[in-house]
Amino acid sequence: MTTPDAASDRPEPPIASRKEQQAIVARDRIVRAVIDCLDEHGYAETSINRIQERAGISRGALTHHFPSKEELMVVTAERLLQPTLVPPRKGPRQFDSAEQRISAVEADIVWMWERLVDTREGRALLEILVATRTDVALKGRISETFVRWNRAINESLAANYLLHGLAEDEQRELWTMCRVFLRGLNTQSQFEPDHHARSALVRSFARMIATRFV
Amino acid sequence: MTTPDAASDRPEPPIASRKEQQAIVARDRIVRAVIDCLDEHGYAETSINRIQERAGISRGALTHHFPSKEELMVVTAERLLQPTLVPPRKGPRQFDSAEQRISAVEADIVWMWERLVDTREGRALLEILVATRTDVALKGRISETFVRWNRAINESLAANYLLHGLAEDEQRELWTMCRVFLRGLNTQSQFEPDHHARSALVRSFARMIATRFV
DNA sequence: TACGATACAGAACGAACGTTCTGTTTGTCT
DNA sequence: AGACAAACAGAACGTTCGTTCTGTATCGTA
Repeated sequence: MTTPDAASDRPEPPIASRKEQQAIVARDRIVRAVIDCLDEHGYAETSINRIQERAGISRGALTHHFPSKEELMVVTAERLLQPTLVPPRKGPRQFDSAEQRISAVEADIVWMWERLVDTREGRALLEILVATRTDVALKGRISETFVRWNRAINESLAANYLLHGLAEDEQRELWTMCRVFLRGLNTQSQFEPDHHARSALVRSFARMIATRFV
Repeated sequence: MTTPDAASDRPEPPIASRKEQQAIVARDRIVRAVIDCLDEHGYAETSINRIQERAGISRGALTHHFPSKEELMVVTAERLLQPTLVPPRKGPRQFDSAEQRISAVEADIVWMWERLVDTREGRALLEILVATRTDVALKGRISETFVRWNRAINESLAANYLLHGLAEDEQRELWTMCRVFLRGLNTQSQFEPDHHARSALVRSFARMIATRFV
């Protein structure tokens, strides 16, 4: 908060000292525990006690690294948004045929579902997302992060495809639809417990929307 | 729970006595308060105290009508699923042209968003939905209700359109996609705070998917 | 080597949670 | 009229919550 951090002239390579490494490891264990707890028990039941037990550390260590629960959730949310989540490029992104492009988009959407949304991290993020809607303190801390992430992800997705003939804002809109759909699907398990049925729905949706990428 | 209710021969019109009416009104006020609290404060912060204050009744009255919080959530969830949520038929559902049918579906999707999902009730349902994922006790009580509702809603939506040339299971799939998308959009407000932008996204999505209804 | 900061440990805090309990009032039914 | 059950009121329960605190060990540095 008060760290200047503005490009100071001293080079200062980020070599972590033993103590710093220790802290990093501890913080990592804690955030990992938060994600697991959010996934398994939900936001309401993710208490300090549970996190502490899950991380296998003492109450004092936890409060030392994260003085408040809000801080804990903010850091966890930032961690969850970190791998900015663009499917890995496996082949050329300059496509020869429309069919190639369509099936590439299709595969990427399935990849997003399996690797990003239908995961511990995806479900944990949903918990935080829903909680943030009504928690004004949390909202004040991380809403800007969410908004910035949303902008960045659309840019990088569009840049990943090099589509001509489709306006950029239309591309952004389509990718946004994908994310909204996949996030919604994470709550569909109550209505459709069959995991395969939901996977099938992802594929159908992917096939449908992929054809819109001109 | 123990009311037989099976078509008994005695006519017995459901005339509620004064006391029964009193109870109905009270329960209604309470459930209403739960929905409001869920919308405004989220599941984690919807406490007995808050509900009681919001409903303007005593602690005793609340526990009398709903002996546990779980009971309260179950009844509220059932209430939220009650208006089985098919857009009102304004005109003929036998369409002359494809354009007519497309724009009818389009309008219905927008109607669902505005009247069912982007509402107090829609947001309250999302809160319960997310909480149910991890609350095993709650899940045991209402998951079956969710599954049954999901089946019923698809049937009634399909019946509302009388589409030939499109397999019924394909129709169900399309409508399911709509619901999943709209539910996901309820969590999009963190990423896209602009309400108009989200409305525009609904319209775009509706336009896209409506064309799939052959 | 000594000093200070950081990492950790755990007790103690008041507040809030959901539930249970004992009363009091008020309709309903014979 | 009288008995009974339902509607309501509110105190009290033990538990758990997140935070604050005092104390100890360890590491970096002057």
